[in-house]
Amino acid sequence: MRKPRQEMIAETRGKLIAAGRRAFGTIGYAEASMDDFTGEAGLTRGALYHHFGDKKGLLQAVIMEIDAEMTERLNEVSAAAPTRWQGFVEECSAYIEMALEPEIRRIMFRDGPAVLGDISQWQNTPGCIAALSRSLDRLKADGEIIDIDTETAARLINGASSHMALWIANAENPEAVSKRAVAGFKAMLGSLRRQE
Amino acid sequence: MRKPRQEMIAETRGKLIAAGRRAFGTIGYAEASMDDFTGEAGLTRGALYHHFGDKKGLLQAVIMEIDAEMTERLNEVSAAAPTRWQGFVEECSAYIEMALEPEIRRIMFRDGPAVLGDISQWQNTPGCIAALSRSLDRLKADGEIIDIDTETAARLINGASSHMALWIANAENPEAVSKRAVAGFKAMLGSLRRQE
DNA sequence: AGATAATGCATACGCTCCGTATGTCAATGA
DNA sequence: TCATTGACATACGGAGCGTATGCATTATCT
Repeated sequence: MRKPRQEMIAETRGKLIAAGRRAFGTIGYAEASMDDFTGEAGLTRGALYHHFGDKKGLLQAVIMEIDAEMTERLNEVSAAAPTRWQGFVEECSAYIEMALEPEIRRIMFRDGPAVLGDISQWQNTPGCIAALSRSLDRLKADGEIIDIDTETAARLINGASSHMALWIANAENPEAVSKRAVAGFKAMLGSLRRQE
Repeated sequence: MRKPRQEMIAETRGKLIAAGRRAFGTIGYAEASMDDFTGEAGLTRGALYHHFGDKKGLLQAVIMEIDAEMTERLNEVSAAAPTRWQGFVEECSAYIEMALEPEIRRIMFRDGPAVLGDISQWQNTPGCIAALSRSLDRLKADGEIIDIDTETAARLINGASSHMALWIANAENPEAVSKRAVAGFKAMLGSLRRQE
């Protein structure tokens, strides 16, 4: 073996994150036993404490990983659209849709904020909000939207969409509710547009 | 003593709810030891399990109590305003301000949803959202706002304001952030108004 | 009114889980 | 090659939760 050392370490970290992510995303943070999911990864709690300090540390690592993926996806979506405004709307819709995925909803919108406090705060603004902010900045520079503080708008959208997602996901008939939610949400977005 | 029976029972329930509310609102649900706060109330976990089934049951009771208080306050605020639109804006502002109170923020916006799932769902729409919905309904009937689904709008406002509150509460300089947040929020509200 | 059933609540027990302290083995570096 | 560091496992103690049980007081029945 050439340089197995660093590889093994990284592999262990990856296994722990993956195992924790699966457990947190399904049964939830509080119900996830560290002994259980480390054991499923062929490890023990010793490795977890060594790498992440404690259970919260692992959750934070999981969140950063998911946040990076979300940022990437949001950027792709907005880049693919023909116009900036359209890209922005698509981006917001994608944000709602992502919040409908059980893993993201559970970890990023439920357990994360509850355990670590406001996720959008404990780091210098995580990627997924920054992505929305950037899109708004570009629109503002183009004069396409009203004069509004972009970070505030991004957080408004973040809060509104996450609640829309919760609403949809917990509804008896998600499709019908989804129509209402997206329609109302787009109405709100439309109001940001400069009207002449 | 006349009819101490029912009174004593109600008093026990009240003590448990009060003790749980204080513990949940300060150190948080997860950190609150049932032995501790029942003991502070001069009771034991036995009483808690008897009345509420488990820790979640008590949290639910606490939430219902707080929700009722919030509803009452929101109704008062909107009733006191000179016009309906003004009352609505005041009501929304009051909602944000309430979400800034540590107890409400912690229990209603952080631990509650995390532990019980979407609070605005597990009952047939709790009071504080219903209050917003009613205000919107009246405005719509008066033709003051655009044609939008009122429940959706209420939930959008709920989500946005709770995130605004989180943002403000966790900021280094809450006053400055509060200005930005409220300004942006009112801009969003203003967009609901029918423009002619 | 006395006996019995039921209820409100406390006590006792076992279990799971977490955090830390300790141990062990492999890899690195002089 | 030997000492040291780091990665990870094992071992132990404690806390918290849920349930089963016990006890006292009140309600119900005849």
